[in-house]
Amino acid sequence: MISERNMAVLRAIIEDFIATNEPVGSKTLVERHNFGVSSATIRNDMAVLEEEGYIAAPHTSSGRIPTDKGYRVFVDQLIQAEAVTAEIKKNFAELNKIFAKTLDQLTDLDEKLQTSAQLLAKATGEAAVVQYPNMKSVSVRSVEFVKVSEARVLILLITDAERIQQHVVLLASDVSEQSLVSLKEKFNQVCSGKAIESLSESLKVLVTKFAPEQRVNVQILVDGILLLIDANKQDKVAFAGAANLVRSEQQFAGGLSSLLQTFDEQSDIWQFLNLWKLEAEKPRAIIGSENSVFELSTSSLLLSSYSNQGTEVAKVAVVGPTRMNYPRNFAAVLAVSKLLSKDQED
Amino acid sequence: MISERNMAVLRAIIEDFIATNEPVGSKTLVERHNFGVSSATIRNDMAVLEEEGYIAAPHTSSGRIPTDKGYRVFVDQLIQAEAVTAEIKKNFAELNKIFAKTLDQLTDLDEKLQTSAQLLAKATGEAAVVQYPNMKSVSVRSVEFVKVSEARVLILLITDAERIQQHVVLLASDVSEQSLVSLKEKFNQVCSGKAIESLSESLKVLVTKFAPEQRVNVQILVDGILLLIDANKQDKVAFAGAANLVRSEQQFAGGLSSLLQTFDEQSDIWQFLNLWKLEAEKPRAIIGSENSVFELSTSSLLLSSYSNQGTEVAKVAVVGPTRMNYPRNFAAVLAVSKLLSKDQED
DNA sequence: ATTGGCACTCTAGACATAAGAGTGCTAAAA
DNA sequence: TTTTAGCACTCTTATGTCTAGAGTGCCAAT
Repeated sequence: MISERNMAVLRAIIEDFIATNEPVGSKTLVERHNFGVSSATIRNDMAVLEEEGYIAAPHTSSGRIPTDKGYRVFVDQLIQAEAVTAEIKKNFAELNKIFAKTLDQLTDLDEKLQTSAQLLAKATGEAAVVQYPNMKSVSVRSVEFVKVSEARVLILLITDAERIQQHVVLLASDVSEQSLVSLKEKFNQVCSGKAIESLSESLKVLVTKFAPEQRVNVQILVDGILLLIDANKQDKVAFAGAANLVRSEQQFAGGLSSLLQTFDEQSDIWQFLNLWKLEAEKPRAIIGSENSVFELSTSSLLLSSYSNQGTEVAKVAVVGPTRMNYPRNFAAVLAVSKLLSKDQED
Repeated sequence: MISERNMAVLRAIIEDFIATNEPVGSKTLVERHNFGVSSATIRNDMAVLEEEGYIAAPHTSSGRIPTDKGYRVFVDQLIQAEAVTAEIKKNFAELNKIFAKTLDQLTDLDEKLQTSAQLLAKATGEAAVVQYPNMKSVSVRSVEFVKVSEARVLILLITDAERIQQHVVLLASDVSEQSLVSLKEKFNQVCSGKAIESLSESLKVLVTKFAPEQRVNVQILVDGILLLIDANKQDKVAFAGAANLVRSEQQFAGGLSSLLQTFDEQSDIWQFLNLWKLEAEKPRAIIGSENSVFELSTSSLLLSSYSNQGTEVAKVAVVGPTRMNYPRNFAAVLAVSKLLSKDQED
């Protein structure tokens, strides 16, 4: 029922609407694109598209705007066209180069993810979210104790993920360097190789094996390690580009403030992102009402995942109005997620 | 020239305007507060206040709104009244309790500052900024090397500030635990006690003292340390409460987006905050055009500083519309800055 | 299947009008 | 000298009316 030209018209409508943010009518459409047919014909095509639910009119006798369903086929089919894919690839290559240069210099995970989000926000002109890697299934490589000053000991938790966590505790009494080393060895007999989730049980048992006069300090160390483990379990995201959301605010009738709050307080974002399943290397778009959880009605979400040795660890996302530049943003989100992936040694 | 009642009227105008966000006229004023005089009298008072520049009329024959100068005397004099100070103290005590509970659990500096900003934003209903402590004048206590895996070494930079920084480097060749310890000792002979700024020179010299076959690895370690030092020099701030700014957006005609961008990219904020000098324990308000740097015209800034052993290290700020709740916000900014101060051991 | 033509619909802007809130001033009262 | 009532005047805001313009839908002709 849907002809070749119908689709071309749909595409033109979406492109014009993204460019102008105004309902597009049959006459302006034939003026801007040369379909080689008259406006009356286009009107017939538009009637078909409306029938099928790809476009809608805000009111009788006005131009049409794309529906979520319209954007959907735009993203799924129309963007696949050769020329656009080529453009994505070109964009991707460029962004990849710029991003890699900045990210390679960063040593800290927090900084790395925050910067990634900032780069993504800047490249897309939208808001960006980068999920922290999932640490729940990570296992401990070793625990280290470093004496910082009298009675103050720095605990390091080294896992087979990228992150090395630290926490300083104040012991009840000063401890010599040597006994700290022997403590460390005893701890590592218990911790090394264990999954982070099973650790808290083992540590509780460990305390009982020490002589009573040592237990106070051992307990302090155990508590410190447990604190670090808990921090691992916390779900976090990095967010950037709030300014861009504000700039296109008219789109988001009112809901903007509560969206920003959600990001600010980190609440629910993690679960929300995990709702959506992705294939590797395949970004996915969530358009408008397809997302029923989100506060924002006329918004789209572009998701991609990054991985570590081939297993997905977390997601990268772009948030913006449904009328965003999909080709460009797909390229950007893909570039960032690839750079965050650790599939080969670096 | 300015009578007692003049001031009472000014105060009433400001309070009403903060509450309603609408120009307040003589008639509504006498209705809401009982001055015991008629609206005509109030009109005379208002004429005086306008003469002196404390209030202004958006257009002929409309109510009056406070000017920046008006807010200034409100903050400087009118808030000093006993009753209000008591309210500040009460608020302060409450907030202090809630904040302390949350902040004490946090081990990581980043998390601590970010959470502080979030708490402050929530308590005030405005946006909040927390400056990172100034690390420039800090000196090194010691450097530690921890073997993470084959040829991978974790460098720890322990300073006499709170922060312990880490960076992992990949050595050119594997190194035994023992030789790592001896390396560490040699590094510490050079680094220990040195100011962070003078370190890069000393480290360069250090490299030349090693046997040529060791130099490759030593250089890698030195580079790692230099990276950490550079990270220290970077000026950062934690920011929270963007949603609150958006909520009161009408106030900030348009400039909001560029303000958010400034915070997002961290640019210039540091220098901006350092423009203002503060006395310890004395929060200060920067009202409207008193701040010529800021993008936001009708905004106020509440500043307080936090300290470490009595020397000021950085600032805490609240950003909001000039018509904010000053008493409440002063209490909150003071509570957070006191909690961040490390004047006694904890 | 496409097109020109035409009646019809809806929005956005221009303009006029009226109500309401508020001021400033003056002359009288306290 | 300070306060007050009264009144004319000003400006905003809401409302209603009107028109031009853009766009649609449909029909008959190609």
